[in-house]
Amino acid sequence: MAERVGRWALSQPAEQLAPWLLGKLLCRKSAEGILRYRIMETECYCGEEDTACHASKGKTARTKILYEKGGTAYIYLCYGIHSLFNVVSGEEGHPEAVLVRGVSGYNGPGKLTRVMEIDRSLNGEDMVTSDLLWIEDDGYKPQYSRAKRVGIDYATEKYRDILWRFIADDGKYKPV
DNA sequence: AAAGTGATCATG
DNA sequence: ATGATCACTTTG
Repeated sequence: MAERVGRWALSQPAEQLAPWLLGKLLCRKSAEGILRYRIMETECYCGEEDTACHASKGKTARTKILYEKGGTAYIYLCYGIHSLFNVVSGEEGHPEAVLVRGVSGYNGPGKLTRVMEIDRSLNGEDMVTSDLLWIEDDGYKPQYSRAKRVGIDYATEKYRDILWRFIADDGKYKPV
């Protein structure tokens, strides 16, 4: 039986939470009913010192959500088209987040938000208490491999090459 | 290989 | 007010 994931788990450091989230169920209440998809790929973004993290340039109107407590949803529009979904993690005041990059059946951070009807209206949602968006744990723990993060060429070398992407081995995506 | 698309943020 | 820059997807 699946249980909702609570504050304690979602307040882990992002580097720890990203692999931990693999295999968990991302749940979304929609007009048609409750959608559940298993998380298969994640990336972590860790603080202002991580030059790939949106918070690396400090707190702004957009990035202030990253400073919220663990379990807050951070959703923003990328390339004018795609909503990207992140789980804020770590302690309140420290900007860390885990980007959900793929779920069962859908690899690609923009695709999963489209099928799950996740958009910026859910930005700032607290996934510990929300009845629209939350995470469940049914005990499934896949093996996973690590890779470099995608699409962050603007980051400094140290953070470009770090293995902060986590891919469940039974996901469809094959790392290079 | 490259366009499509619009919020965001630094600049003026 | 303007313009460069994107944590992407799809099409050819």
